[in-house]
Amino acid sequence: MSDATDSRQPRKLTMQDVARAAGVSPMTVSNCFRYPERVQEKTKSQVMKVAAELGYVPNLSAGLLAAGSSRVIGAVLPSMRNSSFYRYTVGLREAAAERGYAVITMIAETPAEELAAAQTLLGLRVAGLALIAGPHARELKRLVELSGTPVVEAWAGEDAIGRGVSYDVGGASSALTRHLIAQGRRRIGFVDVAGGGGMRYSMRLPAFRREMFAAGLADDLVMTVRAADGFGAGAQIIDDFLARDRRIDAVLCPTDVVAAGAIFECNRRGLSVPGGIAVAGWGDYDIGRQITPTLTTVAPFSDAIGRGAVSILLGDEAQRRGAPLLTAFNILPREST
Amino acid sequence: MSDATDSRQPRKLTMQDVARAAGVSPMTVSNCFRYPERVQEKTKSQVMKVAAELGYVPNLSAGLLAAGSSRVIGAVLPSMRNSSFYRYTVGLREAAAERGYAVITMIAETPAEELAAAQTLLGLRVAGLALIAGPHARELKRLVELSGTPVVEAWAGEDAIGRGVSYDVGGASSALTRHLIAQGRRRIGFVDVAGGGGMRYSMRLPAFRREMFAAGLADDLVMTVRAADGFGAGAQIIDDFLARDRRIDAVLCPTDVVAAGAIFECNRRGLSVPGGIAVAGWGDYDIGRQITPTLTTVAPFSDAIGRGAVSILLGDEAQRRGAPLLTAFNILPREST
DNA sequence: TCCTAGAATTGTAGCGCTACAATAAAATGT
DNA sequence: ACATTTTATTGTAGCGCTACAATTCTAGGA
Repeated sequence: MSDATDSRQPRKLTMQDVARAAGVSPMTVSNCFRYPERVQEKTKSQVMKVAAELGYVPNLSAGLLAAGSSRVIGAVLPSMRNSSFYRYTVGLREAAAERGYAVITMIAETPAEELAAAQTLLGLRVAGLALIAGPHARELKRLVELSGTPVVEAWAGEDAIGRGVSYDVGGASSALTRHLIAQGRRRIGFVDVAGGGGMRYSMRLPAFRREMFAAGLADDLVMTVRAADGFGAGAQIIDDFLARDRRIDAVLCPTDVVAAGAIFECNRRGLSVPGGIAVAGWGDYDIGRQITPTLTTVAPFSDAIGRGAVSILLGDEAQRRGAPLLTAFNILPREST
Repeated sequence: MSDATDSRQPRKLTMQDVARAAGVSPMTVSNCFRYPERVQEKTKSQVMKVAAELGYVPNLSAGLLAAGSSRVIGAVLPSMRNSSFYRYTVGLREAAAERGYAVITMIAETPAEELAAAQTLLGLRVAGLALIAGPHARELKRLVELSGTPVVEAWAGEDAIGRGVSYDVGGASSALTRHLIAQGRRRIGFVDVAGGGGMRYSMRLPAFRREMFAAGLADDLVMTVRAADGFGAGAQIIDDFLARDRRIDAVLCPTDVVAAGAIFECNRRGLSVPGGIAVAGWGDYDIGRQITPTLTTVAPFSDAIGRGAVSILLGDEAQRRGAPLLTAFNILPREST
């Protein structure tokens, strides 16, 4: 409690102070900030000048309490360990800013942290909540739905909390698998991710299997990693695949980071990429363009996912229901395959 | 305005509702959440059970308005393009959570965006504001100081907004330069960063120069990059340094990402690292441990910087003044030098 | 059984802003 | 010049919670 006391502002500046200094009523100050078109230009200039001189910052909490609405969107991210969600957040921020909203972000690396983050953001009465597909605490869905706050789950499909926004993950997996087959690859390893990241990962393996089956190829070379955000997993799966089948000629990785790790491991083993084994990544991270060989990858339009999320959150009620909003993706063939 | 209307909660649940359902007064509900030790166990269990069943989430905005204090710290990050600030945010979150606070983050890639983010966070009346050293909008310092909100600037020194939290950047630069010299390097290139990132970068070059002077070596091989978060800069500086002096035998880079980019470029040119040219990075990113050769780097204790920031923000008034809080760093010699 | 002290619960006013309504001032029409 | 309409400004009550105060309840002692 004493901690809370210490954060009390030493000098509280309110609309009353600005009003007194500008010779108008507090309501006029409020209207200058909230409904500027209702105030005469001369009056408004005077008020805003005084406000700036005093360093007045409107209290958003009081504003949202009185107005019953907020201009802030809350986003929960599972990781910022690498650039997985960089473009997504760019899309969120730009789309929100275009509508006069701000985005506040909380990082949550476990389902329990995600639940706590959601509670904080709901407590701040954000205008909308943007989640990312992944394992959720059991109570999250209920909590969010009972709150009545608009919610989207990016990278999620039909089973999303709120509405899903994603791209055709299965379609991308199919296309990438077909690309490897078209390159002449016949013993293709698939790297799955344990614990689920929701549709980010779960739709990929079935699609891979369908394409392998359709091409009359075996689909048995599947390895699972615990997390998809570290280079180390890439090194490990090269070890594991080669122990399983020395004839393996391609690996399809869950992210560009894992793929880069796999390529580094191949380099360390003197294994030629793509001559001896092709490596494909996912996500079109920066690193994929810089390593040698440059990395073949799936490029989701992550910024479009972010924009789509905002348009759902701030759109009308009907937009918050229905089938997942799907955005585009590209297969980017590069040197590694 | 119609946008704001649509974000109105369809069903508002307040302490009144919980109180009615639990057969107590709203003040008792408030005390259960705020001062649980003031409520009898039997009463508290009943109230919390009802609250959970109803899906009640306390309105933090109303709470902070009434209490005059917040349990939320605001952090502004300049980038999440790579893992620069990952460990820093871990330190922030952990230290805040230990004291019952949450951290909300805003990403701001330009000084104007940083100013807007600071305004939003001040408007939310966060308990404290954690900035990161870099070019700031001119009005930022005044705005933050007038607000009376506790503020720290991580990676900043004596000229910090609020108090600085950092490590001895000059000391690290000296130590890394001495390491290269001790390895027998004599033509050492230094990569500076344009536009400043505050003390994150500005203390490095003078320290480099002092060490080179003290060793009787030339300090003329200095290149400047616009940003330190992309691999491409690393490739470019290898080009540029070799055009300047083919005898160059080491490069000291501003981040591990730039250093990795430089190593990739040396690989592409068939230039041996460290046989032909040593490469040192900065920041101990994941990638430094994965590439071949593994990367020599400076490891700041970024999580300690985050923890230090929180202890200042939530500490007493005296802790918010004074010399920058300095944390440790390590030089991590690896294969690249 | 009555009194006192401490614990538990509840009451009151207000935090800073704003939706909606009321009033005042300015502009337009006869 | 006066009446009416439109524009600009201001007044009121309340958003959901809580600091502080007041009241009620419970337990222990005389």
